[in-house]
Amino acid sequence: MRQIAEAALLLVNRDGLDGLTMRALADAMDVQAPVIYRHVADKRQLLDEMADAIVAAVPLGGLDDEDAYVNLAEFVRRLRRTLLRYRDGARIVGGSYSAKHSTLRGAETLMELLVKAGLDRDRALWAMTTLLSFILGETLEQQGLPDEPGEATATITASLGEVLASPDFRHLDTELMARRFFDFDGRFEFGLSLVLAGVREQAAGTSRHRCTTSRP
Amino acid sequence: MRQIAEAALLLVNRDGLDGLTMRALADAMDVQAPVIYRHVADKRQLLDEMADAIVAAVPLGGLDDEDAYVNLAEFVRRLRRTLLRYRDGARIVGGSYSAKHSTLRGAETLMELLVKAGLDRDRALWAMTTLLSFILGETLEQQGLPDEPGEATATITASLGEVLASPDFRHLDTELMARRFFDFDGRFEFGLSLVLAGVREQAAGTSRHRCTTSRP
DNA sequence: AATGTATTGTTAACGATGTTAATATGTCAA
DNA sequence: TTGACATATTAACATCGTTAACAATACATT
Repeated sequence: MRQIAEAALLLVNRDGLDGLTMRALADAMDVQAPVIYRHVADKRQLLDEMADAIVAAVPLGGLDDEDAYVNLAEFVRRLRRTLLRYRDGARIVGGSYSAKHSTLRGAETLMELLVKAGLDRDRALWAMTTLLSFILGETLEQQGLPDEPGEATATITASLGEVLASPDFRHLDTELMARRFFDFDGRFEFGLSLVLAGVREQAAGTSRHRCTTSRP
Repeated sequence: MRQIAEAALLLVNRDGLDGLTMRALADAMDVQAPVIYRHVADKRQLLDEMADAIVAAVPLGGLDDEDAYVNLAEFVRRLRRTLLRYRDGARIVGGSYSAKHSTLRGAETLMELLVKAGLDRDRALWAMTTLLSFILGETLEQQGLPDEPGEATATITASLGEVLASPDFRHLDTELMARRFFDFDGRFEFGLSLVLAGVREQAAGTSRHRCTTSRP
């Protein structure tokens, strides 16, 4: 079972998620397609297993800095880097709604770091989903681009130019897009700093946002 | 073209995105399947058009409160509410990488609100992608659940219980999940407040995060 | 060692999907 | 009336996930 998921991840790394076909996977394993169904119920379950295998590859060691926010930021970066290491990793993980062991262990780690950062468990859970949505969304967009990074900027910026030429667009232009939109590392670090600032504020208890269901 | 996209959205609202088939769509339009290809190149293009039609449904009026952050939060909520109004709206919009007119107009509005909130254009662009990733991720997860809300909590919480029973999980348990995880409105408002706190900090210039490519 | 059982494999096929080719039907200007 | 063009239909192709029917192989038990 896990071997099949590993073989599938290898195949996806070569041909992309759209190239992951039960027949192609069987080919890569030197076997006929129906054999796979001896070990896996259907493709959904295979994808769920692949998603959990990816999350299982997130390193958990270290994270013992004295500053809780350093550990938190570091773990969030590890999540992103792991997703990026697998081709279409974000699509695979994001498309899976199963709650398997590795996934929950990752969530538990994130919760622990958020609690150490000063949040109660209720707030920590919501902050966790915020961070996960952010990581997934950013990685999804990055991995959705064509493989050649130069080609992406060129093609997209060109098609953007026609629309953005209109005077209706006073805050967007192709120069800004080309310079900033495709700097995914910069985007991520900035967005992470935004969310962490919010977490800090919540931990300090100075937030304007009253947590509705918190006990009186 | 736009009529086909509208018919497709209607069909998706009834049968879900997985039920959107060229044949089913043709059926709903009282026509044979190949006719669709007279007006649309392929299914990808159809989905792109649907995505833009959804974004075009986001209301732009109002947003003239004296507090820039009130307008900003309001627009972000409108984005979410519009995605939620369409079945599988987040999957449709998130799966489209075309930059058509309505999408860019929405981005322009978001940029404008962020600039009014005190960010320069470089930071505004990155804050925009952060907000969009957040909105998309949260909505994606909400809409990925089974239709009956009660059924979702029951089934998922049950399967979660087996894993979370392990003493390894000290910060996650089924009670917390059932009470908080499925409160999507609460999750969204909380996450939004986190990001907006970060935006405020950036606008005030007191952030610890130095914007790497900002001019010296 | 012989035998029965469970596991692992193969081939063939089904139904559904996106898409195209070949062809018909209608509409309307010259 | 006739031609031309847009629009519709039917038939079919390739590919996909998946199942049925059946063959081979490994292995524990007598």
